[in-house]
Amino acid sequence: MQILKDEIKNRIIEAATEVFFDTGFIQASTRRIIEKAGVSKGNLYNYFQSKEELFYNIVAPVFNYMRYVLEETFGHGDSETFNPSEINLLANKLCELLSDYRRQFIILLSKSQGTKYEDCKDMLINKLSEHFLKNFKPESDKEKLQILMKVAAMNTVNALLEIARNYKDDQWAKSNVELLMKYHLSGITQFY
Amino acid sequence: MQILKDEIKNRIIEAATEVFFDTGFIQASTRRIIEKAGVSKGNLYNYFQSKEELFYNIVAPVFNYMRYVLEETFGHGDSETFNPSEINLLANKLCELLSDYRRQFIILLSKSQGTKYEDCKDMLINKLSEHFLKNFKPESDKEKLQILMKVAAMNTVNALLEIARNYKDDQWAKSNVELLMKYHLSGITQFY
Amino acid sequence: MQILKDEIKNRIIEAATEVFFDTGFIQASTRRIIEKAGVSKGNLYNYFQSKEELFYNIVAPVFNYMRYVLEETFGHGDSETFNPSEINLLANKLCELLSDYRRQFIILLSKSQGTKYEDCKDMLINKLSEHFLKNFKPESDKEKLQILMKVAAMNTVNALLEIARNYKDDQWAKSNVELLMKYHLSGITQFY
Amino acid sequence: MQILKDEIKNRIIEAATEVFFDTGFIQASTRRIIEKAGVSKGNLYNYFQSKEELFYNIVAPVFNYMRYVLEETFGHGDSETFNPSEINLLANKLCELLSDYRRQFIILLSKSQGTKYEDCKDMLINKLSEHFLKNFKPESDKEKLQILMKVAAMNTVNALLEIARNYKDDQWAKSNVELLMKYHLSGITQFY
DNA sequence: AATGAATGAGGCTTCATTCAT
DNA sequence: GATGAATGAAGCCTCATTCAT
Repeated sequence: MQILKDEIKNRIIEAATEVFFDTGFIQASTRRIIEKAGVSKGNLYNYFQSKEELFYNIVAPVFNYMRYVLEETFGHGDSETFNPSEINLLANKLCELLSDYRRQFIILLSKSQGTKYEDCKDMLINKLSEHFLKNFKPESDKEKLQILMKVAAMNTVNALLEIARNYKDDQWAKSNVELLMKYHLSGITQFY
Repeated sequence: MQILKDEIKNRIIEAATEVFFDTGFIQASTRRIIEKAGVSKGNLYNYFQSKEELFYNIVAPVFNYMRYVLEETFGHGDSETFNPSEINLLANKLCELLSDYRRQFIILLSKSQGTKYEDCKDMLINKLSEHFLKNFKPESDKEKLQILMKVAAMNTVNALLEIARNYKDDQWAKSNVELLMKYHLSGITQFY
Repeated sequence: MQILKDEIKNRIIEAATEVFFDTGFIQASTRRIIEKAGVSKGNLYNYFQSKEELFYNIVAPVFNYMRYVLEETFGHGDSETFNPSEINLLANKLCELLSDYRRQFIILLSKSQGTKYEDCKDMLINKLSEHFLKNFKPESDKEKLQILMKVAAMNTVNALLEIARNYKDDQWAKSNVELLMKYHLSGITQFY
Repeated sequence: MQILKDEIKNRIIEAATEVFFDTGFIQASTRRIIEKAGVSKGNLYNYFQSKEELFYNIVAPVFNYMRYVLEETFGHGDSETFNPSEINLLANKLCELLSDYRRQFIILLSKSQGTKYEDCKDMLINKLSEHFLKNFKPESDKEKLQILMKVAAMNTVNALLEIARNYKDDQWAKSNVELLMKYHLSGITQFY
């Protein structure tokens, strides 16, 4: 029975992941989810309290891992100069994440409207952006660079999303992230 | 009176633009639109067959203009070498578009889920991406560069979106697009 | 159209009053209400925001009138001795109310579980009870009389409810309220 | 084991009594009952066919005892004159009942909406009321007194309920019932 | 053309009860 | 006897669209 329960739970999660991935949280209907999962309407609620809680079950692990990685990488505000390898490290860690949770990552960052995570992508971009700015020397004209850094941060995040969308295997992802970083850094560093 | 009054039609379009811009197509409710437009529920449907058709009225001009510009710029597959100024030109044209249609542009590219344009952003990115690739010499390892070019295309599009979102005036937009191009090109050209 | 609208609204209110009266708020189903009213599901919500708001529309006038009457009658805490005619006055006012709103009165006091008025009957009883107590001389053993006064208050309220339930005409109600008061007072005054 | 374990049955009954007492029949959820009883959902239905039957198990003994007491006291229609002590006797018997079954009594009379006992309180009041009337001499104006007697009956029942709700110990209950009777009788006898 | 009342499919969720293990 | 997963009817409510006036 325990096994059965897990099997159903996984079936629901898998079905919901597909539906959330296809349509985003708001448009995802519980009907489609239960049909895909082969589960009755009522039974869904034996496993998850609500559509929203089901969503969080799918997406929270990725969110928490991401937050942890960000704090590990950027948390200590003591890096005096911009450290390119830092971002590379970050990217690699996220890259690992993708091998298991690419759809969840995509859902979290681009299909979570209507949930408490709906600003997650913006937050991520802002954090990255702020971090980029911190590394400029004081005499730099931060005013002017603000939007550029935001664009750079967006690019990074969107590139990661794109890599997630096209994910083939770990090797593939890694080499693409490296390319991305190379591209990104040569773009950004010229402004230092 | 057979002829529908333009004034009302415009009021609806303006109201709908605001609402689509604020909430996206799916979340936009006809109620909010008619309230903003000061029009009755029934009358909305004298001017537009459906919420979707109303959406297309708002967004199609931008879409068509964009397609036209793309074809003009990239359509003739005869450019033998990659031409950076080409992208610049494209960007400038889009930049002009922004001064009149920034909201519509944003809606088209990022608020059209649930409509036939929901893949528009991806299409745009793909077209740009293909074009970037075409300009590499045959001996280049296109395989490897494919995703990179996709990322480059995404960056361009997203940067334009970000500029649109923060649009202040023509001058401001232009200078930012230039910064963007500079950033973008130094990143991309290193792979040629 | 205005007339039509009012007619439907009244039909809904009448149907809902019946259903609330029969089953109480919680058990009242919107389905039964719309069937009784001959109205479509959606249309109900063109007239009332929710089942709860519909309930309040039916019951609030009675509640407000009752509160007003109570304050008028008991509000000024200056009556030094127990004044029987006071209650008589109150009863008469409520009696007037019954001629128009007997069902609403019954619903408010005994069918409002699940709404913000669910403690209304208790509040009424407590207010009455406190008022009874205030009129005893200080040397009286209030401790012992507390529950008795509560019972007396309950009796009064329940008697009114019973009169409401059996309401035939104004004359009938009035004479019964008088009987009630007579009965009530000879019971209560022996403790002074 | 064919014989159901009394211990479990009792646990269910005790839990259900609490829940019915707190929320009334309709609002009582089987989930809360089984949680309180520490019993599985399915097993509940090995002991009771339905939520309703469970309710009857709890409430029927009190109901039957009450009916028995009523018949004993009022059943033989031969008492020619109104006998105040009769009611006192009845009250005392009910008072005894309270020491063991106050919750069940309260549930039966005021939490049974949605069950076949939902009119029990009214029935009780009517029986009492009829009995009061029988004791008036024929020349009395029964017409006029009918509702008054009903009110008197209601008062009695509601007072008993209130005493049940505030029950502290047998002594307390007894003295309150006496007070109640005193109050009640001085009210009612004036009409003879 | 204009109005806004009317519709009904579909949304999410609850809950008593059944049933396979 | 015991378990708790499974069921499905019913609950309240939203919303784009239609239609009578």
